[in-house]
Amino acid sequence: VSPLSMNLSLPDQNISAVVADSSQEDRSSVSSKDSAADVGSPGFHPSTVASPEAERPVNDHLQAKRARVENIIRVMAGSPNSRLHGEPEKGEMDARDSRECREAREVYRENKRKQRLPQLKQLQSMQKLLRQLQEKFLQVYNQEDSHRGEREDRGGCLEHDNLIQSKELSYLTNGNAFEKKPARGSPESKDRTKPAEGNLLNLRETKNLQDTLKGELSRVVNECVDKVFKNVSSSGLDLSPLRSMCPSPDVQTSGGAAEIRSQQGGCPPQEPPHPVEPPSHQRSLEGHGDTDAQSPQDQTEALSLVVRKPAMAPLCSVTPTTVKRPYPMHQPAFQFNYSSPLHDTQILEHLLKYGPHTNFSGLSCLPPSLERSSPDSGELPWDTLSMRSKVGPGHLGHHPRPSSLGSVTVDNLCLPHVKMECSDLPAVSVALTHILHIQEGLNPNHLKKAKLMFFYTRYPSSNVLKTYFPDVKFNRCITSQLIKWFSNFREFYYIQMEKFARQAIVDGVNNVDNLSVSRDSELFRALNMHYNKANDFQVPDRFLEVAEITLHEFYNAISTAKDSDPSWKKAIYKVICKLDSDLPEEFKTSSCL
DNA sequence: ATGCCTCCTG
DNA sequence: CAGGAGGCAT
Repeated sequence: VSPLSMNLSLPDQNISAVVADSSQEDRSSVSSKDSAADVGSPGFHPSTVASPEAERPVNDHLQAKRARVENIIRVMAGSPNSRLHGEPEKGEMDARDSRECREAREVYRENKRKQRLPQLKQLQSMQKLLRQLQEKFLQVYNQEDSHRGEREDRGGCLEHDNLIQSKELSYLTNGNAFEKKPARGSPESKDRTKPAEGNLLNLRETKNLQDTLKGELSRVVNECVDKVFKNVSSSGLDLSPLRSMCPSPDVQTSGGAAEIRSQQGGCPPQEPPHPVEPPSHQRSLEGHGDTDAQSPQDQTEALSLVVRKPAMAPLCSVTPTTVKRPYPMHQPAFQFNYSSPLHDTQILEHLLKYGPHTNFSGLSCLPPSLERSSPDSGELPWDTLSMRSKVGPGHLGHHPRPSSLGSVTVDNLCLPHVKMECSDLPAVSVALTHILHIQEGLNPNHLKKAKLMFFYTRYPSSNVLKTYFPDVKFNRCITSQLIKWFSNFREFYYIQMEKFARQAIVDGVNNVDNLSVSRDSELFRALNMHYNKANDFQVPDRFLEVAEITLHEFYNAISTAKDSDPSWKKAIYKVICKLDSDLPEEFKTSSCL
């Protein structure tokens, strides 16, 4: 068997295990009150619109609290079932997707578009737990609410002001019709009228409120989580740094993401209609869908686990503000066992049962590292999770997004990236991000990982790929995509080799021995730029050797005029494919690459 | 018939 | 990087 024709047997993955249950359970509590929140349509004239609810007490605490909880839940736990209106459900979640994959490329494309099909059963249950967890967080938040309010009254920075304002929200009952003081400096500041004057809501205010509220709620969640973590750290839990555990967190997410184009679907980006330009600080939250929500399903999603169609995809997700911490990735990273989906549920259940003031040492499913978190982890803003708004298929990092007010949004296409940052966060974050990580399809971090793997293996078998991408649910399409990636990697690799070999000949190199590949070599720099753009990975020496051998092969072939044979490269391929190395274990268990 | 490869193209 | 074509091996 020619090593070049390794047959990657692709046993049918048990896609059928993915239950085709797209029921919208557990959404009633978060969706039933959404409709009225969307009054802000372009045609309305603010002054002419009156809210019959304007007379309701503005300090209906219970309503306010409920609304906050609901909104937080919506932000934090967007349902995987939420789908765009008009998007056909046909075939979605169907196990036959995989079976029909061979039939037509159309199906193939369809599948790619629907890589979002998650393990719904698990996700739904976990989301249920997640929602409860959010409420737990909220409780903690409320406990310290007043304290923080006093503190920030002295603060005075814009963000604090916003935060304060978020607590000054006046909920006009009926779930959605509420009024809020517009943010300082916002267009509404001038003509804003005091609630005491009995003014009725106008649409503009409602819309502004809606927008602002989204941001505020997200911030509240951030604060809430931070508080929880602070409590965790202050409760005696040993929180030693985990930094070294997580190698090479990628910072250039936009850059990295931009490398991948349309493997998630290829739908062109579209901006949701946006007739009214919101204040800039709110804009980033605007595009998340429910500005134009027509139904409960178009919720203010942030952590939605579903890849939506571009029309609903956010044009303005959060650009992560992460700290570049270049580590060689040889250090062991988080050793999550992705083959045990129940772990997520266990983590959440633990959190719900015992609250955040407990440690996780009793959780056997948690890696030991989870018992050691950074002592200052409580200070870490939720934003450091580098969560980005999920982007639609065509959005994969093409557009760097303006930083927003720390909205808790997640790019579910880059969840491994989230995990990369997770080492700095306590178990809760890890658990949550881990949950969100469960998804199908390949994301930019898989691509990055694949590129790094290329330093070891140029011709990985399908089994190797399956072994080293344990968080990927393989099917024919995914496998093909991964194989195609490596094919592309090889292509670039060999092109470079040929180019530099020919250049060497042109340059008058007359002996192969004068041709070496070191880390200073131009050739290596070109390769490293391609496979390790962030340069945060210590390329193994063996790769340099293989590269040198390859270069020599090309040099010899060209210098002996073998390149006149149309298939002259095949002999070289045959040599190179035997030079694959074993992959480090870290690749197998870690997505923290 | 199926799957993977390279090559070419966008 | 993805698609498609053509080639080759199973």
